[in-house]
Amino acid sequence: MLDSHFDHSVSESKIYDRWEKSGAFKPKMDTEGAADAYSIVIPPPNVTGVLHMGHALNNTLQDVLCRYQRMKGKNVLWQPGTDHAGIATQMVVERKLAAQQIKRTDMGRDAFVEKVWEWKEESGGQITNQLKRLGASCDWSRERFTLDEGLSKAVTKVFVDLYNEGLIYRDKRLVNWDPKFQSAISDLEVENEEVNGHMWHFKYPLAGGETYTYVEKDEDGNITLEEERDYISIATTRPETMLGDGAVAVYTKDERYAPIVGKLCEIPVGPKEHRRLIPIITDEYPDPDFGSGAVKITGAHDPNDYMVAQRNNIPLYNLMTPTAAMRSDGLPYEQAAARAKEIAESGEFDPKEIEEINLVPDEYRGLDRYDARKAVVQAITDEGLAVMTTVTKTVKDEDGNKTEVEETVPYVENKKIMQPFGDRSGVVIEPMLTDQWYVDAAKLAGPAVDAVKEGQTRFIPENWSKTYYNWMDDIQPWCISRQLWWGHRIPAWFGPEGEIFVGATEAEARSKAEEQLGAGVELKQDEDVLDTWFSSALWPFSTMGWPDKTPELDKFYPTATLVTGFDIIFFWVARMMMQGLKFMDDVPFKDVYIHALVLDEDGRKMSKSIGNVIDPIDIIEGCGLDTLIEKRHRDMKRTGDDKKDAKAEKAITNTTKKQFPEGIPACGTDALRFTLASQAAQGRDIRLSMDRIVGYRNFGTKLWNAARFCQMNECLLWDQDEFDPFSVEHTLNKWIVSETAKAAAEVTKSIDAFRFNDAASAIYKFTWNVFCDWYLELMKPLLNGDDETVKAETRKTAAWTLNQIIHILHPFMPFITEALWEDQAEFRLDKESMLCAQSWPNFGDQAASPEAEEEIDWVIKTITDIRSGRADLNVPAGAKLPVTVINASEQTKERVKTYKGIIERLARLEDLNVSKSTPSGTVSIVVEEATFALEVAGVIDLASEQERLNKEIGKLEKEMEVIDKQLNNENFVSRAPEHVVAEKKETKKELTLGIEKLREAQSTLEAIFK
RNA sequence: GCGCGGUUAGCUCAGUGGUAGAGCACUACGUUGACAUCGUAGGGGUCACAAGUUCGAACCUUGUACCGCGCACCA
Repeated sequence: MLDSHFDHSVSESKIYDRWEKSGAFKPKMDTEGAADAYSIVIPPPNVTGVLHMGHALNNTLQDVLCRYQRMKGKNVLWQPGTDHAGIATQMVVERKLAAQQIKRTDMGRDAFVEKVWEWKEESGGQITNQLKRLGASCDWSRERFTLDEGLSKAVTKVFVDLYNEGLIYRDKRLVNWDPKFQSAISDLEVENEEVNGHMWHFKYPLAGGETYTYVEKDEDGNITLEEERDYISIATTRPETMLGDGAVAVYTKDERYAPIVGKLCEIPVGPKEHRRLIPIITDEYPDPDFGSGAVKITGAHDPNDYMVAQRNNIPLYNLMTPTAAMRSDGLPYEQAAARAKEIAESGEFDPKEIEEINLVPDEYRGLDRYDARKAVVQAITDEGLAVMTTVTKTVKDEDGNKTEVEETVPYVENKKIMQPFGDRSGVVIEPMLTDQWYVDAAKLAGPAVDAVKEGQTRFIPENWSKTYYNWMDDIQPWCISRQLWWGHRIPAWFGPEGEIFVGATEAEARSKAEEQLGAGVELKQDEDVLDTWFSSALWPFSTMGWPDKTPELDKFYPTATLVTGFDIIFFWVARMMMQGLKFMDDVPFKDVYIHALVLDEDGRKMSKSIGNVIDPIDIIEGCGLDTLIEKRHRDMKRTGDDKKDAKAEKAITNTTKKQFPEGIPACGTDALRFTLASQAAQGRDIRLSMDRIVGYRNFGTKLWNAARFCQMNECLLWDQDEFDPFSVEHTLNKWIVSETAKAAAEVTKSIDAFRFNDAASAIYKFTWNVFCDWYLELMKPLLNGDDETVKAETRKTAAWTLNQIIHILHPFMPFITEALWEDQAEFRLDKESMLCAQSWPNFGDQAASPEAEEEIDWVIKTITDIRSGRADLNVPAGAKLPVTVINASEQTKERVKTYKGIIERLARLEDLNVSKSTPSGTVSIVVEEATFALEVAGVIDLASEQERLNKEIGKLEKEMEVIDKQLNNENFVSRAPEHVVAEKKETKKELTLGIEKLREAQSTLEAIFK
């Protein structure tokens, strides 16, 4: 006998173990010509990762697909694993070492990498265990890690091959430099954020004290300002970069500055006697309507300036160190500035030499970039070269009297500016000129775009392909080198003069080098490692053993479906497409299902700093309010400022209390999964609602109790039984078989179309609103009756239906359904069999029974209408009313006879009989052509019965009005499709009949009370 | 600025041209031997707004407003 509830806390892990032990999640590799393959590679979570709601959704959907396909008989591979997450992992381990006062640089590369591996073995991959708790049916025996030997071999081969083809190259360009990690990062790892900034305005004096007439005109050409100037006005948000200016640029056709183009001006910083002179040039880039229309060009520290500098052969002076402090190497400022002056005057220079020149004045050397900014602003202002403005200030004297004074202050605009941040480090990214490795992504993108255009790979929902195209069409070279220690070391070696030799091994590189440079040449391997995404891009085939030819690749590549979030389209999907097509000559997946973001109930992103993160495990296990608050405080990002942190903690406490006044109730994995699936409507984000999760937990309990009821009533199906659901006799049983087939078809159709929400809702409705609410209720009178044949058939049918339900529900709620399957083990020949390995229900048309559906629909409608009438009349729920059916057709008479017991029981009636005349003292419930006359005990409340009848009539009349309007419309009748018009006419007939019956009832009622 | 999405019941959301739906919440009644994590019945919506297409629009078109989210931006 089943308990009254499913205890997920006890059962889930046991069930998971059985699944895994049975090998049910392993694809079959041996049998020749085995079933069709279906494969999914997991989007590898970071090895540092901890399960969050996004993972929960992502993996629930993958698991639904995999379990479903497995049940459909496909040979399923769900390939799991993690990636090595270069920056994140290195950060975690560095932080750990820092706690012991150890620095990475002190211990050296090899020792550090060893430490990271140690950490990985101990604490890495926590997330894989959490995925198991989610029920993920991955083949864990095939788990891979991007730094595994085989996958590393793939990475090396891809690098070498692309290099040899010229698709990977080394280049000095402006990169996004993360000063915290002291590494380059790719464009995608930079988040641009709007912050409060300032814009300063400075005067760059013309060389030799020259002057010119500065003229401003309005739209009509009238002069609005005319003055003699000995300077050009420049605006900047980053004054510290002035030190590296190579030019001032104005718009090509800007008349205001035409007189001084080609002349030199002075950068107003640094020792006066060594002021640097830079040329005033023209370029298309400056916007004459913005600011003064003149832009300083710092090619080595700004992407736009970089392009201007490239076009105009302006030197790129680097000012900063890898930590974004001002450089302190090289010659003293005096000499550096002197050389820069020569360059400015001659316009001739050697880029190599430029690298060496440090133009940071001695007093700023070694300063952090922000300290340098302050110092520069101060110095310029002190010298009177800041553009000034007048402000009115209110000052108080000693007695508190206020007076207004005018003051001249530097003109500094408060301004929202876009600033780049490292997505991992959170620090401001510094554009820096460095040597890095690049993939020529544009060349690889072509085939990847075509594959989507031609439909070899399909995005679901389709509109994401637009996002994919947008990015691909404007793709930039992909910077793949990282100045880290944790990752795939770049297989490139440098000769004494920086010659580059790329090879799969050092020996290979060496032989190339020696061919060119002679035996015994000294080689040094590149210190850098590759971007983690470089290895992830190979995931769909590297996990299957590529570059070797393996049976896995044969069977499972290309994979069937990739399930992922839209935020990863660029990072991963696009790059897998490029590499897959390049190296496997085929797309990596046929379908890309892009799912939504999981937000909190108020539609906000879950964020540790807001403190609204919900841990999937907490939903599964439950979590008390205090623990939850504690956890959220712990995860909060701390500023180090105690006051601020305390305030943030309090905010989090309040949010949490509001969200979960009583903590999170334990709901189990199935409820969480079902919620996520049922909310996974295409093209819409998921606001996670606790109420819904609880609702789906209740759904599990409902199913559990239905099973319990079946068990109590000996609704059992033995393997040996030769039960054929399609030849049942009783209409009720025919009906439920027909409904079951419909539900199964609906769920199948929906999963195939990636409409997870529709699939979930179909099985939910069938289980609860059809099977539990009606079939089980309608069958009770049959089980209490004395027709043994009917009883036996009904028991088998109930057991069969329940069995179908757990099959269909299994992909969504794997644990509770498996538990119910297990409970039936004694009736099976194979006691060890598991639901996850059973076949997916597919009945075709043989189960359909329209007659049974019509008949049972009538029964349901009859019961519902009578119940409704009783409630309107406030008939006590327990009271059993005698009832007479009048005006019944032959068919209705027959049905009344057949379902007498059922209707009596469910509508709380007695003595259901058919008559020609209305007995006195009754109220009338109209069901189609017939009227059910209920004998209400005692005196009928005339008023309430009149009210009820009026309400009923009103309802029908309102509908009638709408239909009449349509049917009286010539256009409708002549233009609408025939079947629609016919339907309306039919409805009108029914409505007319209904109203007629109700009016009859009214007059009968009045007659009684006369 | 460009692109994508959203706006439907108190809340969370379904709904691809033919009488507006679900769950939760709410109201009333109810322990009838599967289930109170339940049952029965009920109340509640000008489908953001405007115009258009259509016999007919929540749905198609155009525009407006507001809210998200990407991408690119101006020194």
